[in-house]
Amino acid sequence: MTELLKISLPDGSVREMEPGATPYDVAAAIGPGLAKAALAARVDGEVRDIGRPFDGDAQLALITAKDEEDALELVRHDFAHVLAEAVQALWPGTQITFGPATDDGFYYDVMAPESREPFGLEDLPVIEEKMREIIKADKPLVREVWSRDDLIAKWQAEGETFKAEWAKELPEGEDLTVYWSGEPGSEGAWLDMCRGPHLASTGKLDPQAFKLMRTAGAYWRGDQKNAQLTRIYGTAWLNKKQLKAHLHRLEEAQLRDHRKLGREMDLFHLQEEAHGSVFWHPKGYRIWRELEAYMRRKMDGSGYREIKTPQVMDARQWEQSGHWGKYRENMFVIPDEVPNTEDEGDIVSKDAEWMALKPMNCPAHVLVFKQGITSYRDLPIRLGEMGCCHRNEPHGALHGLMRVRQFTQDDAHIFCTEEQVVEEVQAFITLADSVYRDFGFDYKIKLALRPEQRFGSDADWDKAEQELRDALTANGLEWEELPGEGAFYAPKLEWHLTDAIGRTWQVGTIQSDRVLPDRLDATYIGEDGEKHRPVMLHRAIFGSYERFIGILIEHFAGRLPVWLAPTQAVVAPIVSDVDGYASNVLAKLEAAGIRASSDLRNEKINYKIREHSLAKVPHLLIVGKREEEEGTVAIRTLGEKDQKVLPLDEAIAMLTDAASAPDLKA
RNA sequence: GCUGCUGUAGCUCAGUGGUAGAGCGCACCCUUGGUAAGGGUGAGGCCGAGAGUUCAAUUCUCUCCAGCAGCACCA
Repeated sequence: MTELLKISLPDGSVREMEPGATPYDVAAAIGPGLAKAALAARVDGEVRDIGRPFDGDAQLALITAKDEEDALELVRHDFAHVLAEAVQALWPGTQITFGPATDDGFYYDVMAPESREPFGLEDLPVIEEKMREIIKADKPLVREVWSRDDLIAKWQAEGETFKAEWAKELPEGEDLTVYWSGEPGSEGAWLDMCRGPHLASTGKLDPQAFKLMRTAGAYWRGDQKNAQLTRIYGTAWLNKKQLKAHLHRLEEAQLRDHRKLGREMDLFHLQEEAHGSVFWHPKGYRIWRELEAYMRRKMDGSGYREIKTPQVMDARQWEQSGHWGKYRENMFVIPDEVPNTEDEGDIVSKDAEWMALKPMNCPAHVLVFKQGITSYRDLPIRLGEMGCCHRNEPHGALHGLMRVRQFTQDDAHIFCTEEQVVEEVQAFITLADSVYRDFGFDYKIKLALRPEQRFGSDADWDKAEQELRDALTANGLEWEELPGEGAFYAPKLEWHLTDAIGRTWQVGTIQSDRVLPDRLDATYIGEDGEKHRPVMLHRAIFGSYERFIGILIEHFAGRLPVWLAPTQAVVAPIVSDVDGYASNVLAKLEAAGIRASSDLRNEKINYKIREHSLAKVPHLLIVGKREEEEGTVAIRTLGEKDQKVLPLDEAIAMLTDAASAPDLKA
């Protein structure tokens, strides 16, 4: 009599199954609906094929489309295999290599047969059609374990040199898993070497839920010494609706692109000679100044004191802070000597002393903290700085305002005692929340835990991570934990904003750091008269002005809230006879503190309305003879069809109210 | 930094082995028009930088730079 397997389910129940049973059998035993919906299984925490028998007693969680993250990864990986199968079916002789899931889909690297050109855009529709055929054929995906040598022999026999090379590098004697698409060995069955897991059959994929997007060159194993392959990218989702939403999001994102809007709205520009650094135009810098004024009010009102620290410091200082060792590849270093101005010889001597532009403000803030002697009675000390930092970012990472090499943070460092950490973090969580609310953003909080490479003792890390959890719990918030994602000196809380089209952006952060105060020997005098180490909280809410403005532009599609709009109102006369009245209206608006201009050009009113609407001016004040006679203005608000005719005084009161910053509203 | 693509007027783009074109914008003229483009005329370009092939290169080749998309990395 064989012993039954004990399979524990997430609800705590235990099911007894015959040996050889699979997760599918469990699903079927629970109900036919679940059996149909189950895509794969999490067995003792590991994602596995739904049809793979249990090894013994196990914890089981069935994965369905509702477990979106797992489901998407599985589905995308399967699409990658279907892609490879389709390409080989269409062009026999194509070599396959490798094809993983990506953030929004999948890709597969293939080598076109010698008889044809590398695959290009024009091939994609044909491949898509073939993929749909394979999906509709509902071919079972069958896992088998092969010996390494058998597999190498197979790949060599089929001329799959890349696969053979790969298999050879895996440990000798090891068994490898392969997946058949179709009954093993049957006509039309296709085989790939793959760790898995996979869905039960190709028919589990939605043939309407993917789209091949583009091709790109890629070298075998990412090394340009190797053969050049074609990488075919696709996007893939659980169903057609998700795919459509994704494609729509891409289109929307293009319309909202802050680089395009920034140019059209004359906010800023970028150019080669200073790539990665922003030239702010008057209108763009107006947004910046409004944000800065807003943030200063917030910080002044929350016990912060603003400082300004040097842009360039000696390398010795960066050595001591640890940046020279851990962060130098991201820093701009500067020789500390008079450059040679002769035509002959090097500009800088070989034994030059080095300085560096600051990539972060924290060391300088510790230096300010260290001036004089600090008593525990003085803590917490919150030092803020609109700190301009330079980071030598990889060129490929640069992206408009979102990723630049010179940026300004709304930075601050809170120096406090061990006992004060949780309440300071709590206060920051509240402050950050009030800011994001003022801009209308929803957000998610993530807790990034200790990375492999780190400074400091495990005991300190335990403590630091727990403090952040305690603060979140005390504020009644939910969060997601990201193991291994913390900074090398501290765990961090991250605020991820969700914008109007569902994208997320990391902006704010707070990190509790015991390393830097130690390295730079920061101390305070405690109640006991002895020296103690303060804890240092690094924190920012906007993150950087550059990125935050980029996010705002995209979130609002350029239609910034009135208080941030560079031009809040334009006065447009219909006929030149009322230019004088228009100028009077403008003067009154300006006197009321509204950022306004007038458009006295010799153009028709339709033309002016179109132009200023496209420029996203929130209010147009249109005046003709009627308005002049009555002392009124016709207000047209951006995004609304109707206009309101108001007496000038009322109009100004209305605009003033609309233009007040959210923290200053009554 | 890696891979692919791109670089022509302020912007969006067409084009050619014999040094260039459109639309929008801009300037000027006509038009004074009531809620998203009135008409005409004109100015404007070292065709990203360097090298090579060629009688001749913006066009072909190579190198570099920058941009774009992805990857890796991040505020």
